[in-house]
Amino acid sequence: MKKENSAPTMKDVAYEAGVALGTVSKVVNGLPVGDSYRIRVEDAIKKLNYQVNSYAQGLKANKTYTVAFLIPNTQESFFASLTYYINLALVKRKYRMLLCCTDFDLNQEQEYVTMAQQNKVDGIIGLTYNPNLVVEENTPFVAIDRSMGPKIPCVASDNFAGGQLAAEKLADFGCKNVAFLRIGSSLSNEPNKRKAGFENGCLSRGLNYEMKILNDGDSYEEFEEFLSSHISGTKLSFDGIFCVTDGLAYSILKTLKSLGQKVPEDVQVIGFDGTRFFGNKDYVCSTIVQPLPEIAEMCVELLLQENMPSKPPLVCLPVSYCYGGTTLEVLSGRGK
Amino acid sequence: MKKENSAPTMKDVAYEAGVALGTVSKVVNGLPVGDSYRIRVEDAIKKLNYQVNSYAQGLKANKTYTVAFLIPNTQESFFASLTYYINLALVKRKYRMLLCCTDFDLNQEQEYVTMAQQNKVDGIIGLTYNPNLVVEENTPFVAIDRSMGPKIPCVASDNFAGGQLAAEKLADFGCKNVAFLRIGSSLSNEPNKRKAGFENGCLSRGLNYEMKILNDGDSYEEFEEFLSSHISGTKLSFDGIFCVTDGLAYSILKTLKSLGQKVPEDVQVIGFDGTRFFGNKDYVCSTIVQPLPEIAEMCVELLLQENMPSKPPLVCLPVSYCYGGTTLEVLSGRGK
DNA sequence: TATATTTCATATAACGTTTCATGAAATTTT
DNA sequence: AAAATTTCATGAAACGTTATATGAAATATA
Repeated sequence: MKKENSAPTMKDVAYEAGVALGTVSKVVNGLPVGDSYRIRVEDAIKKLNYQVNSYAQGLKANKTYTVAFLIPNTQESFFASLTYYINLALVKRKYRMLLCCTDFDLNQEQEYVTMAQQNKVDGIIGLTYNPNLVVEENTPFVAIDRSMGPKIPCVASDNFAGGQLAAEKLADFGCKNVAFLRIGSSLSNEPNKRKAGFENGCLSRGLNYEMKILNDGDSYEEFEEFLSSHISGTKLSFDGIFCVTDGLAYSILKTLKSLGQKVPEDVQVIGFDGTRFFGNKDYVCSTIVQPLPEIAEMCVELLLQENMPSKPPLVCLPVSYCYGGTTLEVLSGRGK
Repeated sequence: MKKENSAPTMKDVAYEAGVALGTVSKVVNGLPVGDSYRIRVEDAIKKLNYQVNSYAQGLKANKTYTVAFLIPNTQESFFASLTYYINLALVKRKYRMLLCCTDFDLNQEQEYVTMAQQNKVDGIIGLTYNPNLVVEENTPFVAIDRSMGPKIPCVASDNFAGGQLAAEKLADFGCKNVAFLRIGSSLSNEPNKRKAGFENGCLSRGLNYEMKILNDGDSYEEFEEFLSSHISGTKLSFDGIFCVTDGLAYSILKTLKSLGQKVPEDVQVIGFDGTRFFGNKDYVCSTIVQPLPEIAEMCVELLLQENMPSKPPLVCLPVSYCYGGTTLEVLSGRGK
């Protein structure tokens, strides 16, 4: 007799169907069972509305089908999208995400890694900022945008190519004197290569360029001063600006407006990330788009792949340029 | 002897410390144990780096410390923030979130509810759009922004007061002829009250108002036509617009620009939600701010509260107005 | 000192699965 | 038709916890 007031178990199903416990387990897991048995079990499952207890499964299999995802927050557009696609990729494989928001806090990152291990997650995907993060050997870990040593694979956009592409596009669109703006803080490792790529692109296309890179403590006002100091009369000496993220570009666009500069007529702006707001089809600015769905798929793939002979230390995925209203598109080849 | 290659268990700790299994359990759970025993166990835990298996705990307690969160996606700003705060409130109580993105899809909502039950979550918090969603009686459920019957509590902003506040603010800032714009689709139930509140506010403050409400199939272009048709010469007949969400306001601002209307000089705009981009301190537009941290806390509170005699059918939380550059603030009282 | 009481570590039985050795029934072979 | 083989449902053990009954040691009472 089934206990009152509690979810039915395999035992209840077995009793109802008049078969053994193991037979129910086989049916539930799609293992071969005689047809007459299968039907009786399936009927009993329906009748009792039985649902497997995945925690008992997890205990037995020593597997939780849960992956911890470490991310500063889910509010900034880039993080929000990444969260969405990582979750999608996990769900597709019957895994689920344990969301761990670290708020850029180094201690929280470490706490969450430890907690993730306590909860016996099957692995961790992390976009972290703590260079000294300690990850147990036995916990599979995939890093995003940050190399964490030879044993931990890292997935990132091709940041170097992205920087280069930004320079090339600005050159294509007629720029001669360009600037690279970067906020230092939360951007180390892979995204750093945007700078090197941009420099490389400027050199190969003969662009004059200047860089303004803020350090951790610096305030945004330094950008305003930097831009103001490059105005003679009413004219800004730059005709193109590459911002290290769309978020920065969004702020710079406001600043340019307050400085009386028209975008894109006076100065063109390219950002990085591929941000759109409110499910809008338009980008926030002309931008180098990161392939988030592919990044997410790759992270999950690398994490869950069982027998990978040698995990690649770094996977670079291709970026692309997209128009977003802040550049002077050359209309060659389209429209006419 | 401990098995190779697998995480240590309480048994291993007990052997190491030379005590019984139950004693280890007590130490782990902070139950009274003699000091000499406690010390030996604590040392063994440290030595073996033991970590409790929460899935075994869950199996035993028939409790998972997991809550499913149903949300269309985590990309749109409002959803992203809500996800952040709900997760925060859950983590604070040692719970974790199972993130379920439904993409506004009615079938997915139902699938996730069923799946959530399979995974034996302790409850569900849901921002859903399917009026026929079937939720098992025994699964605690808290709805956001949508009443789902008398047995399921609903948490929402005070949408009526918000609409009213928008009208009052527009009146305060000198508007005479205002419009209410709404996209029909994904906005039923609670957020509907924004319209009624706005009407009420307009009436009590003597504002002329018009409404343009799109239905599910309608395209955004209808708003453009609506606004165009209210322009005589170069002058828009509205001097204030209340948009049902910041997302709509964001689009309308672009449209107004393309129609040659200056915001806020020619026409003032107020949105709803309190959206900020990129962790920026500025709001996207002047807006009625939803109290997301409080909404999240309330949802989690209601969900996890064990012995609530009668769950309230609807909890309304107060909204506030915030300046975001698209209104003509009356500077009374500040600055001078 | 002998008995009654308290204290507290121990050992065991669950929780709901999966897996594997067991053996009965059905089939094939001689 | 008897023996050898295959098929396949069965039932018990195990996964890592928690909770409860047990009884030995220590303390308090007479």
